[in-house]
Amino acid sequence: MPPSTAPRSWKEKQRQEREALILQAAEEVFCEKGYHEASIDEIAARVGIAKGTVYLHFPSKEDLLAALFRRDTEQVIAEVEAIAAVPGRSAREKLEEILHLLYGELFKKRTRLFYSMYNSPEMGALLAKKEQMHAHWEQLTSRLEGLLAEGQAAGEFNPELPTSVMLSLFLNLVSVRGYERLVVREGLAPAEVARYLAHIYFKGIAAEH
Amino acid sequence: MPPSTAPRSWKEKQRQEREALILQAAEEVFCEKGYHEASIDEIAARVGIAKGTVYLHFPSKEDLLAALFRRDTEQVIAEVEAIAAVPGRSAREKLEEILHLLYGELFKKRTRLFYSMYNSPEMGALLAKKEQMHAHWEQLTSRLEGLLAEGQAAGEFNPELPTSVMLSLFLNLVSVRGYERLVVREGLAPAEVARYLAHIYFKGIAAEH
Amino acid sequence: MPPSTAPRSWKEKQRQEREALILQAAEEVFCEKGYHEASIDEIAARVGIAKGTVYLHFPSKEDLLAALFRRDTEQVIAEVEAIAAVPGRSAREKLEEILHLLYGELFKKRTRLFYSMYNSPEMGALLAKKEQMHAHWEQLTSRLEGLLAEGQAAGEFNPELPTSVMLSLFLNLVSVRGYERLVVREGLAPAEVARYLAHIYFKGIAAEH
Amino acid sequence: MPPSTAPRSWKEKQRQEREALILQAAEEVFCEKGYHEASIDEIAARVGIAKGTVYLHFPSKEDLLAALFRRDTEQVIAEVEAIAAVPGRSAREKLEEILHLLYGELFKKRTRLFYSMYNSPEMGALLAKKEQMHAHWEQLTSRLEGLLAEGQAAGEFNPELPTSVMLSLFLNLVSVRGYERLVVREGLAPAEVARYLAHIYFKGIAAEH
DNA sequence: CATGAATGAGTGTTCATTCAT
DNA sequence: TATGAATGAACACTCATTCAT
Repeated sequence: MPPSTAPRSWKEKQRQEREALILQAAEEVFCEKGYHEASIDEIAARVGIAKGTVYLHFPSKEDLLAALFRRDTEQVIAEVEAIAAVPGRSAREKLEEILHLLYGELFKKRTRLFYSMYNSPEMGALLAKKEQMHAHWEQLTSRLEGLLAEGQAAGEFNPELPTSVMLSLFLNLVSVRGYERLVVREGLAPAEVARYLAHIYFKGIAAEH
Repeated sequence: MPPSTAPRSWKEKQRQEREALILQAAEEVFCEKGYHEASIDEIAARVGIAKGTVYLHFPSKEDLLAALFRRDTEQVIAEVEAIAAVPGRSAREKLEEILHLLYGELFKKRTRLFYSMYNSPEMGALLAKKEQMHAHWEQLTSRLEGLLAEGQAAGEFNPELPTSVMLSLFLNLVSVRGYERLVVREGLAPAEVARYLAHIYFKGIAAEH
Repeated sequence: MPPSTAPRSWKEKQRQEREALILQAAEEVFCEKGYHEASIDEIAARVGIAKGTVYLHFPSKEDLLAALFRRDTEQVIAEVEAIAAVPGRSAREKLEEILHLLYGELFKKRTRLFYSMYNSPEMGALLAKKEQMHAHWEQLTSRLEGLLAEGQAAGEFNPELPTSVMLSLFLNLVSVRGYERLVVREGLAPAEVARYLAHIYFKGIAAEH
Repeated sequence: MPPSTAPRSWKEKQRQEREALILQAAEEVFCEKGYHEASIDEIAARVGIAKGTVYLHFPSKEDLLAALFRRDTEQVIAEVEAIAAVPGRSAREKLEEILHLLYGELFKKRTRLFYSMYNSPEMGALLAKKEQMHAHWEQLTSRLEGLLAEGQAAGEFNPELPTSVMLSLFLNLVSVRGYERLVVREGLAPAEVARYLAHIYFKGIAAEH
């Protein structure tokens, strides 16, 4: 009997699965309509449960969004950690892979809402209120900042650039409008776009020879 | 006595001033709370007028936002055109100045809402509905794309990069979260940030020697 | 200088003409849209004057309606009186002519709104509030009741029928829906309809032989 | 245990009762104040429920009115059909009973609003929009017209009178103002009034001997 | 007098949240 | 635990009425 990770029972498992389904539906609806236009009713309907049931899992609409944010951030963090943990690769190689990750399949499923939410003024209040969200985001960004600093220390990246500026720009390489313009409208492959962006970015921050 | 450009006199002047005040207040509130959380009541209260008066100038909340978008885009377009029209400067120099413009004083006053709105999923519907908004935005982006193509043709920028990718990244150099992180939180000067970003960006897209 | 009936001057004449124009427009709009859907703005626009000007003539929307009611009732009363005053005709002949009057050209111009208003529950409050309106209406109905009583006394009409019942039915011979059904939809001539209605009504109330 | 006619149990029953209560209150308020002056708030208050609850049953104020209209028309139709279906009675006898029905107890409960609405110009738009309402009304009138034609064919009624004229007048025998004048103000018994009206009407349309 | 900009109370409607079943 | 009916606060929008010009 594995003590902590395993659910207390079958009930608990059911519960988590349902929670995942709700988050899934919520992501879809938030993505399609935005936070305010999305209604709990529609989310519940997509899962096939009653509205009240959503409230058994998430105490409010805000918390539902926060949970979504948390889930997505944690997944991204996990993947980033995995990439960062691989030994024998340069910071640039790691960051490049992370960029491909963010811009690739993941973008469709996780990062899109996430990014568009993060830029919306409507989320300002939320981010301020939910300390948790901010903390998660900081965990991710500080990990990335660590990689950038690592690259600078290793002589890969220009040491005169403030790491925070490099970080900020790295985060902005991925954007919803950019994705729409380049991938959806112009038909470029995500991987291709990511390659171009990486090319520009890493050339831009490369150490002066 | 200017016959046609001048408003029909005092009444018209009053009207335009009032309209500007409403747009000003709307910008503030939309910026602080986002479109949905902003209420016409609050906007009116900040101007010190009655709710109904807002509707004498803008037929709906949506139209108010569109007018704001229009006003801001037009101002940015005007400034961009002015910069682009100066002869004897390279595309890079022009774009660099535009970046400083976008990141400088203007950012606080005009571009902030604008950028954050543009990234919000909630605006999707609006942008689709208000053809006008889309058209204005396209006018701006195509002007920038022109400058980038010009730089490529002149051998300044890497001709192998798709112009649209360069454009997309140029637009993403400026971001609300970036501004908050670097300027508000870390205390960097906007001009300094703009200089770093320009350095990275233009080095990144520079023609291979 | 004629003392009372004549307007004090040219100004007064202008005033009355304008008032008539407003009533005219109000009648049209009330007729088309009903009291609540009609807006002072539209009425003013049809006259070609400003909204505020309407209030120089009528202190409120309610009063405007009351004035309209008064104007129409007075005109109908005048015509009814004229018909009733002609000597040498039976009560039936007089009432028949009144019916033709109400159902004919007049219906289009004056009585329509009037009738539909009178049946609307929305007018209940108004009628209660504006004593004047009630008084005018009573003047008209009592005149008609007088003719009916006269006919009964003369042996033309069945004396066993309560005069008020005869009156009530006489008033209901004319109706907006009836007009619409018979004249507008089925294409019968108003005079023809009036003739049929008169035939039925007067045969129905005729004295038993 | 009736399988299909019975509601899905207690819940459904509750629902229908609540719906009936809302319709009841709506009828009262619409009757007293007319459509526009009636507010959903007041209707809800009279039922003792929250405003939002009304919207769980009727999607809009307009639909609430339409449902009311439908309920009333259907009830009248049902009663009319029942009367018309009885064999061995003349058309006149049937129509006379229908008249008593419309003028009697039913008038207070169902037909009053109905009649006054139908004559109001404000309802024009509604009737045009809600096809359903028009259809119901037509069903009722065509049933009555059928009885009138039947009477003509049987030699009871004057065959030279257009059936539509007879129908129109039959409908106008009942009226809100007439009821108020004769029953409320003059204290006549509804049945008595109906008897008088029937006397006049059927004598008026009787076949010439 | 005429104007029409300004007002602000009033209303239909939505929807996150609660709670009795 | 799941349900979904009920709630009620919130908000966009309208329009009769007023009043400074």
